[in-house]
Amino acid sequence: MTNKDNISLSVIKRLPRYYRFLQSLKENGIVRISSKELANRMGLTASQIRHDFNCFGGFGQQGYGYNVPELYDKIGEILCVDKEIKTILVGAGNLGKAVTNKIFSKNSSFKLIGIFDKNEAFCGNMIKGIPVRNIDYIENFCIDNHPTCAVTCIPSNDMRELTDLLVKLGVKSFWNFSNYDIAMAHPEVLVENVHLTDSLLTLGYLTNASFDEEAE
Amino acid sequence: MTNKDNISLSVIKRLPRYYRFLQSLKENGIVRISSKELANRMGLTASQIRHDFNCFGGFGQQGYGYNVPELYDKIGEILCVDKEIKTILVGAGNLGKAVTNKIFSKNSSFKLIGIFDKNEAFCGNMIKGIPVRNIDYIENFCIDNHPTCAVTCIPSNDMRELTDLLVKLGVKSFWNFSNYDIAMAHPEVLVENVHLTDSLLTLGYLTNASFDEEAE
DNA sequence: TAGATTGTTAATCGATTAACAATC
DNA sequence: TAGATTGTTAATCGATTAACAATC
Repeated sequence: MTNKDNISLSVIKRLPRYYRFLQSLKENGIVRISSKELANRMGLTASQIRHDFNCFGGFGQQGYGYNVPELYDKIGEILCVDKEIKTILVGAGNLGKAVTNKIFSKNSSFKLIGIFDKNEAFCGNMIKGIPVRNIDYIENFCIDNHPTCAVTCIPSNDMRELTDLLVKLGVKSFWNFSNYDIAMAHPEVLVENVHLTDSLLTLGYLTNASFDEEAE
Repeated sequence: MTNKDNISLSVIKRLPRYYRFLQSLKENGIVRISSKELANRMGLTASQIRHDFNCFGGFGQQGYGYNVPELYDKIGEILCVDKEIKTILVGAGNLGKAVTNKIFSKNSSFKLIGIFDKNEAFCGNMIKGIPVRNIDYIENFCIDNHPTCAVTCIPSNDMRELTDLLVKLGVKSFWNFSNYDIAMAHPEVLVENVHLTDSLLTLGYLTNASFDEEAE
């Protein structure tokens, strides 16, 4: 019996990686795997894997291990990969275009229904069969089409106005590539941040820290 | 007295956000801030902020708070924003181009010295004044120029061969946008991952989980 | 049955929060 | 001096790991 309430955020953050890993095992025709073997391959402990998998219902078989396709399907179900989430993209620059490919990739539950940009030069361009519209049309588009999710690939300066509008229009979740803190401004919506600036700063720290170690 | 060994990874992960936040305070002419005030603005606890800042040496003043420009500089120093890390980019598609902008942004300690792609159609193009070279030249380029860091924006399938080569050639850290697990293959190098696939899967879960809550 | 491996509880570890003495 | 706020220790909380009985 699956009980989502039992699944802590730290477990959820590991699910996508489990999912991808099981997918590749499945593609390679591997049907059975033990927590020990999976732990070796993924760089985790067997204990943690059993603990994690147990969150969403006993699934293994003592003395045998886990059935790969079954487990793969189960995690896919938890991740809701077969749902369809109506999604709009704001910002049709390089980042927006790159992100579009991800939205269209296999196992994405996101369905892109509109693309917007404030730069008139981009408007009319087609990306993956979807026209780039002027940002001025976004309000009416949302009223007509009710997107659930918005992907924001625009500068932080424009984010406040945009998110205030989109939240008012019923957008429930954001895949946010800007540094603007949507969750602080709108605690009622869901936000998954991709903070490239922070990621790069962290890497800078780590890279330099490794030099310091060498120097010692 | 700063002692990097004392700083745990969870604190380090918060440093970039502190850094950006202090930067905006500084730009707005704010000179002084208390842990309580900063906690309110950032959505953290005052206790955590004092604990964090104390990791790298007492810096506040009792009864006063923290000096913003001083603290900003201090964190910048820890993040080594003024060092120069010779960096190459592999993959000149939309993602590669988007990422280039980040590498060139203010406060980046990364200096881009070369761009490579296996797609001959891209080769010769200039991105931010740097020519895209054919991937075949990467080995000689590294032998001549000794990059410290590589940014990988290519499909996972090509990653194994590439990283084996780059590690052999002395690359010490990776900003990895593929799903390939560099750290498993090369535990001796530093890796900062940006796993867009996983981020999107997590968002799918969260978005759907919020529907389930509403339905209850 | 014997061997293997899970499910699950208890022990450990680490991170966050609370509290308050120190002190500006 | 009195008020404010840090620095720092102790308490709490949560996540990971270890252990082993259950059982395939």
